Amino acid sequence: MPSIRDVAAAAGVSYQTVSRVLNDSPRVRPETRTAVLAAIERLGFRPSRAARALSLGRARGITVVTSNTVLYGYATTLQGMEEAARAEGLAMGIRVVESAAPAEVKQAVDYVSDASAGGVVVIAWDPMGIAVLEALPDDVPAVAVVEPAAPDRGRVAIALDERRAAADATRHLLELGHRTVHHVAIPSEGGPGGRLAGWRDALAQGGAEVPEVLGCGWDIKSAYAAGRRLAAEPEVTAILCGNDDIAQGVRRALYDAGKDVPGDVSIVGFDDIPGSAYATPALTTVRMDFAGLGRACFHAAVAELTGQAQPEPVLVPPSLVVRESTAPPPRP
Amino acid sequence: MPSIRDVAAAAGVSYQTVSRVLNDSPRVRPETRTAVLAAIERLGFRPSRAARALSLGRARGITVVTSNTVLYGYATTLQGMEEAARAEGLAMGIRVVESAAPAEVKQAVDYVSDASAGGVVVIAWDPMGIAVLEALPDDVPAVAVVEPAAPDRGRVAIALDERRAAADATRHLLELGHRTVHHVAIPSEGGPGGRLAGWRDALAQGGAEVPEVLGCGWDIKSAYAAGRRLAAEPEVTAILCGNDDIAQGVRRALYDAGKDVPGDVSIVGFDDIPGSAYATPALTTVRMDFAGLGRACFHAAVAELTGQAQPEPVLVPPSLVVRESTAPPPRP
DNA sequence: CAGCCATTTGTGACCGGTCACATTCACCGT
DNA sequence: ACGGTGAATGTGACCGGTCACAAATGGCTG
Repeated sequence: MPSIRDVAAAAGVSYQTVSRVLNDSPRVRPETRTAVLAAIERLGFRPSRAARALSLGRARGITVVTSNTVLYGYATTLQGMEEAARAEGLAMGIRVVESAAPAEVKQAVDYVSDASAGGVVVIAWDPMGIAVLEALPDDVPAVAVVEPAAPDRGRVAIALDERRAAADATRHLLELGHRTVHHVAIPSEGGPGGRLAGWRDALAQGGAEVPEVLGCGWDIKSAYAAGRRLAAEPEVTAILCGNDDIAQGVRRALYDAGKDVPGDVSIVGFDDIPGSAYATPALTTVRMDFAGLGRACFHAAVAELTGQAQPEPVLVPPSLVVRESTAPPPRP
Repeated sequence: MPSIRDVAAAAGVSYQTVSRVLNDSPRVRPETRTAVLAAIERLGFRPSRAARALSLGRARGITVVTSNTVLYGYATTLQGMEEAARAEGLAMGIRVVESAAPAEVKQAVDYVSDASAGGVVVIAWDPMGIAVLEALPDDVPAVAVVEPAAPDRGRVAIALDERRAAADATRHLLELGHRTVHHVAIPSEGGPGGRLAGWRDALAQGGAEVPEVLGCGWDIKSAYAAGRRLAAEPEVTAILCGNDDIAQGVRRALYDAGKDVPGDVSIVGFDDIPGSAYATPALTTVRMDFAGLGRACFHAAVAELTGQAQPEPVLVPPSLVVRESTAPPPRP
């Protein structure tokens, strides 16, 4: 592997001049630049990311801290970040935190505190991410993906407008004539700007009663269990589900209990995962722009890393997609 | 950030002794080691990954080259690798290659050729991965996830036994009494050890006719189109689908054409994604151990990186999961 | 033509680890 | 008492970039 010294020798200049060309400094004569670029090309030189990180004190590129990489929302956000990073030729690393246990959080924090981690993006939709965010030293250049209106700790925060998404979906159901809308919630809905809040907003606005929330995990199995419970209550005619996978579990539970969707019960999901359009019935859902969120995160992280941090929080809007799983309630 | 020199001063030893403790060399007196560890603890010292990578010539940790991070098989393989990497305290990076265009392949190859990429895992299920694998210089420590029996170019290769998986699924359908099994194939089935081959094996073994294969893309929309075509042919009673998402699209197409699953047509998927158990009808599928595959990849990559490469190819076995989407063919 | 300034280029040190080799010291056998 | 041996530790150089500063070059003014 040739180094800048080799390139310098080949081009008949000093290594510092090569460095200047690499960082396209204006203080280089055009002919010199051309000569250096030719030498770079000829030798197949590529600058070493490790050396740069060591010298600069921080790597370019970003590392994402997340509790999950497979669930649609997380995976798609990651994808958005990766695309944006790749477009700028930067590296993306991933560090998963599976629990909020202090030891594991500390490990993750130590990990991203290292210079070679570069800019850090913490996905703080859940207790693991939030714990990492709180434990992160101030000198680590980081931005956070959070629930909107989550308490801001001086970090740049980026969020999907989940409150509006939930409100839109709930309003859609009320407008179809349902007396109220039940809700099966996933673990990450807590905050004041979250889905739960949006759901309550719309119910209050529509003058509807606010039923008890059914919490469930990320797994479809617990969604199925929640669905069985709701299926047993005859007055339930509309269910807002925490995401599309949850909706699938609930739908199956209703089916197994002999209830038709949307004839007896309407359901709405969140996220618009690829399969939802092809489910039977095709799922009405709120599409969230996770990829756009990821891109925004990347750019915010790079800004933070290079010191041009503009601490303007970003809010990415959702859009309701109406399909077959919602209809007016059955006539009694 | 304290360096080993600071630790050395605090412990009253030389920096080299600190380095020895960090790499647990046996050439250190126990008391000295204790003193150094105490100083490390006291100062909150963490070794710099960048400095290590620069000095060593290669980073520890791995970088994965893949064409996709969201599709279930890819995402779960990545997850398996990340878990294994985290268990050893190592970093994992991701580099996506979206097309097999020479320029993009070259960029990716350059990227992972850098010392800070560490060990490299190439997911070579598709043309993008294969192109990267072929362009990768020999001095890059890499392993490949491939289709079984893909031409081996001296790299350690790890694979799922897709041929067996496809054969198991096809045999299951034949044993139910279907005259033959149609096949909707995803883009990555080509090789001699792939799904296509397994499907042909089982048909040949069962003395069944080999129908024309319908190719489709990764998107459910094209699966739906393929499903509509098959729905129009009355003699089709059993369909092997390239993966579970494809199966969902095919199922919807059959439904829209007025065909019942499994009453009129049986379908089988691949992968056993989480939703398949809760689809209606619950999908019969072949579960693939992607996470196990990912773990195996990581360990092979580390072995390659540290020079203890054992070039034994690994073959991860599948398992058939029978649910509701398969049944005997309708009586004429 | 000296003097000054701006532009372009070069030199030395440094980032934080590791390697190869030198040194110190205690203990052994003869 | 003395050289030999092995274990424990220390020293200098190096990996490949970047920074701060020095020096050479050239054009202009007075």
